[in-house]
Amino acid sequence: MTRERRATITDVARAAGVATSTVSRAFTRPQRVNAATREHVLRVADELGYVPNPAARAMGTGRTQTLALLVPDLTNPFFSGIITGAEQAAARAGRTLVVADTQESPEREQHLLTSLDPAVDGFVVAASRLPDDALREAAARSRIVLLNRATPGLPAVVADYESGTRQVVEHLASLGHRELVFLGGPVGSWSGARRWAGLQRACADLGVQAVRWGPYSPTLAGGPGAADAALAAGARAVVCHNDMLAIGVLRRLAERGVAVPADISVVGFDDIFGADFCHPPLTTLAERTRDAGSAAVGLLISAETDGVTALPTELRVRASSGPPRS
Amino acid sequence: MTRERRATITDVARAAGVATSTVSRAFTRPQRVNAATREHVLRVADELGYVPNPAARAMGTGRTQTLALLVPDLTNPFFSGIITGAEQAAARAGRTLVVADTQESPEREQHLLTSLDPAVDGFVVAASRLPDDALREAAARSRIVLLNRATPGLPAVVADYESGTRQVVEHLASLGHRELVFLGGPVGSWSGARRWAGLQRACADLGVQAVRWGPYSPTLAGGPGAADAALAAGARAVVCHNDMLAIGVLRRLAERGVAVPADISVVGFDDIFGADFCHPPLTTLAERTRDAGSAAVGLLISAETDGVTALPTELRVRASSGPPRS
DNA sequence: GATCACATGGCAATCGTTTGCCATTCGTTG
DNA sequence: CAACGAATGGCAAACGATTGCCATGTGATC
Repeated sequence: MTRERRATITDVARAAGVATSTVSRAFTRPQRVNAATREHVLRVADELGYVPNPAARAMGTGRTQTLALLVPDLTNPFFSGIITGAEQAAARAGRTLVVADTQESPEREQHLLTSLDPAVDGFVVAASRLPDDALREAAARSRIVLLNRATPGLPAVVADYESGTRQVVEHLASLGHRELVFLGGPVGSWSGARRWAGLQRACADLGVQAVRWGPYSPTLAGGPGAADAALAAGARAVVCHNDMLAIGVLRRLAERGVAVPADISVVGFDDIFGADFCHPPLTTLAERTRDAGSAAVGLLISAETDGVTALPTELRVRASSGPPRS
Repeated sequence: MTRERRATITDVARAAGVATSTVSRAFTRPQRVNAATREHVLRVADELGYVPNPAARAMGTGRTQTLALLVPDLTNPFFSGIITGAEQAAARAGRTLVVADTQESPEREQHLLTSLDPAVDGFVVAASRLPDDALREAAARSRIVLLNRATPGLPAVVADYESGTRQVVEHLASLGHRELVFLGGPVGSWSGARRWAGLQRACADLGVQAVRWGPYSPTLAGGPGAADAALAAGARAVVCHNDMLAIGVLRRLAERGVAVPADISVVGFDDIFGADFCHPPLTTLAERTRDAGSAAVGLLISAETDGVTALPTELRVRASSGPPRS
């Protein structure tokens, strides 16, 4: 299959009887050319099926009109919302979105940050596993916006865990719970630390005992271990690092014949796809992942260089939480 | 924040005391330079933090080392697996993956196909909504691999629905069902047509009555309408266009107090995330979405120009299907 | 009618890399 | 020892767009 050569700006210029500079300006600087000329050029370009070559454009201007999104785990539905939001915001702004999976590996994250650097105008790094100084160093080279992670000096979009965890604790307390177990995720997780810190503060204020266990893998597979531990200790309310873990816990509890929420209440974080139709439907703190993704891209495009944007969270109360059976 | 200028090939050449051509060859044509020279150049490049500029590279060679993946709906978890598989395969081959959402719109799909064209080496188009001739026309310009859609003359990766639908019908028949209702998705859906065609053939062979209803939206939101219709007609076994719809149906049935599978069996397609923990867990025909994504990228890279790759499917029997209550 | 400002279009340099072609060096071979 | 070919490195011309600067033409102003 022989592919037709793509029309270049030179072809258009020749066909339209103008200089390439005029063609270029007809596209990128509408005011700079006569309206009639411009229209003529655009028509000719259209006839020839001319599409500006972004690589060539990037060479001169240094901007690629491309943004990168780095996520630790593409298979985690939590990040689907982020991808969607980011892609929408990018498309709306006429940018192209590159998506890469760091596979929870700091090395891979570091590598992508440097190898992709000349190819993109900036990065949204979601749930970065990199130490602060590595991030700052990368930010000296490229524009970076963090998502669900904050580092002084870098712009970031995060969920409002302070308010969110309070909602969680208030909810459990209102049901009559006086103690809760936090089933924690990976030790290095920034959002995990925020969640736990927020829970502790809220618990202190509301007279609830809180203990943290773990770490557990923040996946369905982490569920059994976490559930068994909670059961062994006689917990009546558990708050899980995220919904993946919570759903894994739910499954294990069902397997072991434990009634939810009568015997034990389960609460998650994120409100991922499926949280409303697992069994029982999961009470969880919803993050606005789409908004987070698009907000991060927005900051990137507006060239924000600092400041933390906190997005509201909302507790979605479903059937997995209830008063403890006395 | 002032960003440091990136090192270029010229900087490396100067620092290493060689010509830029030698630096270039040290990277891209290892045999072409003396081993010692090469090592020296690479070391200097590393010290300077040199990363080749892909835009500049693309200018000369015409290849961007970038692949695009077009999906109709990023929020559908079915495509998450495809994205993951595609991204992995691309990363493994040293390619960058651009992801774009066509939002089920043929126009947007068409637009992306042309506007992204000079930016990428090829496209994986998943579940294309475009007519055959539009696809062929696009394929005259760019390299294209179809996914879950086939068009004569274009390479494609599809699920083996022939075998898959047979498994579905055999399963239902073995439970004692003699009739089934197919709750169809969008009229233009290629995979929907395949599924229905396969079901019909299998039903004919196995003495099962099959009728098709719809179209319904292939989303959770399509569930209520589809479920109500099935109920009204007294269906005892429904096969849904995909899992999203099936889960929507399941929810609606639960709402209306219908017992699954005693009163009605529900089967889906895809085995998306959540299909195993919805209530009851969904019997569904699993597609290997990761494999599909990576196979498609593989075909793109190997410059395949034709032929259909059929990926095996596997029926996952769960609790949503059972013998009809007599 | 001369002057001037402004609108418009063209020329050519530039961005960073690849690559065809040529020059040099060096080891072989007859 | 002359001749030759292989290995290696450099020169310079692309690639396709953008953009600073200049030339020309036009209408307004005094």
